[in-house]
Amino acid sequence: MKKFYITTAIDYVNGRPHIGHAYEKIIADVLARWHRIKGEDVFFLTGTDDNAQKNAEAAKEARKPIKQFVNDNAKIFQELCKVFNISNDYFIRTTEKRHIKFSQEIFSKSFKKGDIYKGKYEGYYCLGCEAFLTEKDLVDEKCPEHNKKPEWREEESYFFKLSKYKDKIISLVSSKDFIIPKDKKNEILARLKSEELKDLSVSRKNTEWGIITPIDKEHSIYVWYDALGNYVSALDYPKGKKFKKYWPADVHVIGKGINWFHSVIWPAILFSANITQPKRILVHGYLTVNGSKISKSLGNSIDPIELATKYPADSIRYVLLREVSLGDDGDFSEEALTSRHNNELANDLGNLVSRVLTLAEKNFSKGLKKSQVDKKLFSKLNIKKIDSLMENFEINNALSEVWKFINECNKHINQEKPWEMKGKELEKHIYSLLESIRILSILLSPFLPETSNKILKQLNQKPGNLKEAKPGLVKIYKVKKEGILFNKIEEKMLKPDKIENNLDKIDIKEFSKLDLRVARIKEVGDHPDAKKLYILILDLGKGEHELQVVSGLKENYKKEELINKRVIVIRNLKHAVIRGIESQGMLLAAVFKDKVSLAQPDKDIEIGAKVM
RNA sequence: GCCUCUGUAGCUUAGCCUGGUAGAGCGUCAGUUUCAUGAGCUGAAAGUCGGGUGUUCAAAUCACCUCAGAGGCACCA
Repeated sequence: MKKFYITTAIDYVNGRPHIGHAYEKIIADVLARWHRIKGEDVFFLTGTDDNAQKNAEAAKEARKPIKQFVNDNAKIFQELCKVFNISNDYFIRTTEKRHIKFSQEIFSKSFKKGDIYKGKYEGYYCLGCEAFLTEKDLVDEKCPEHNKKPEWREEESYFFKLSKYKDKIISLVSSKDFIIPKDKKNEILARLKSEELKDLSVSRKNTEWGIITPIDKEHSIYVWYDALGNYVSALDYPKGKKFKKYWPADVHVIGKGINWFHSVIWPAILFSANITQPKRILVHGYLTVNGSKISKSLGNSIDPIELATKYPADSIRYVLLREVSLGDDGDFSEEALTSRHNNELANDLGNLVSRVLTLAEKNFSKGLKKSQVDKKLFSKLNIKKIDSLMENFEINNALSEVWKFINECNKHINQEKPWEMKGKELEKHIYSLLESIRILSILLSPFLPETSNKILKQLNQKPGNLKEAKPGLVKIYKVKKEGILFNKIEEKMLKPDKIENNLDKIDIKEFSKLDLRVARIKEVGDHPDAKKLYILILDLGKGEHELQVVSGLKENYKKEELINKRVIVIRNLKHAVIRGIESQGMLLAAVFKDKVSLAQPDKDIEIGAKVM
């Protein structure tokens, strides 16, 4: 049996996961599941990097014991896997004994070989950061974060002779399909060829967290040197059954930021330790949220676990896989999610299943025996093409190919009008349609596992593999329609309140009653029942509730002009209902005839700041 | 600073390597259907292919310049 070993990067546990973590796991999961339905023996690994110094720092900040902090956070990452139906076969943590043992083993192996030697690390050391800075980090010779001049420090360190393996690495990276996509390969190759490979510092002195080097108790192994090894230690190198069966890895799925580590440093470590090289490094891009980078300071990082309480996991999986082309950066927005969920999942797929099941139930309540197969319909399904797209990691295109067939099915029903048919013709058409839904459930199972199961249950069929994705296999269908696959996501409609109009002249006391705040426009949506109105969701800063405001800006501002704009809002305005939608505040704007111009703070200032 | 990538209809994007009338999805508009989830189907409008110069009989596609955005530059998983 063909084996398939796939991994994700292991995550730092210095905080909660963001949507990017979910994205990487979903990609790997789809590939793993695809290879499973192809009948391969799959091992899918993900996990956490517990030993990173960053974790220790974050624990300090949270004032928790490091070990507890790391354990708690690792649990959240495991929960993330559960929530998104990630089918990993194992979840490794680098604090596991066998991993620690492995890290130390390859460290001493390389040391004995002479690939690791003791040396001195010199550089600018910032006391505030407790870290070495490169000259590029410095602004006016100062650490930009602490505004202090760093001191020149020398520290004992162990170094790894990366340069020794330069030629081998170049030839590995040059080999076809080692790094996918191509441009990421070229990037690495260009750097390898143009730059000198410096030896790498692979240890840190006197740290309280991390794996102690086997040759010097004062030093601990630097994070990535230990972390990369998880791909091997999880298989019980060197004698474990799993290692013998699954190594080398077929695919390491990673984000573009850590390509150098996986394409250059990891191979060097393996060369030094005499371990076979992995077959492929699959580099994915980064996700942005509503068009901007994920960052804590922007406050736009989405908690995927929370997100999954709001939307079905399958819908989130779908939009990430369908929207983003692997290797490129992609954008995630709830707007895109809603649109894809409603159009493609609910309308195209959900409705197809629903209409076919109704036809089958109405006409064949006692069951439908195997009948002729409609060749014309199945000529529109190209499974080979879908498979080859998956093999090329073009997940979005594979999904689009599946959807082509879904659309063909809908078209087919409209053209053939089975509800007007009788007898054998009717049997043939309904049987063929049920078969196409069954085949779809197989093809979709890697992408939408929950949905796939729901379809199968209604068809009264068991999960199948790719070989079974051909028509004419089921001898009798006894279907049972059970509710809807995807409920539409509707815009929030809130309950009415009283509208109030006020005032003439006011004094300062009255004015000071106004609670004016700087807010950030977080989301912009169309009012379902008004041409000139937007529904805005305003972010009022940390710890504050968001406000929904209906505002007549449509003729003056495009959505993208508004998103992320800082505006001034009256926060304590009585809530009003504007054409059926509650408005919980009001934006300040200058108005002249048709012209509208939003009032804004003139300089950069915190969201939530009071305006007076 | 050096390097890489991206810029195509209102939005998301295919095509660029291997030059030859710009394809698609969403949205919009119109028509049509009732088996089905305010679903389906058919069709239409909509693009100076960031800007400029050049190569060529011919450029979204090749070269050079320029503008805008994103990313990498080694201890950042």
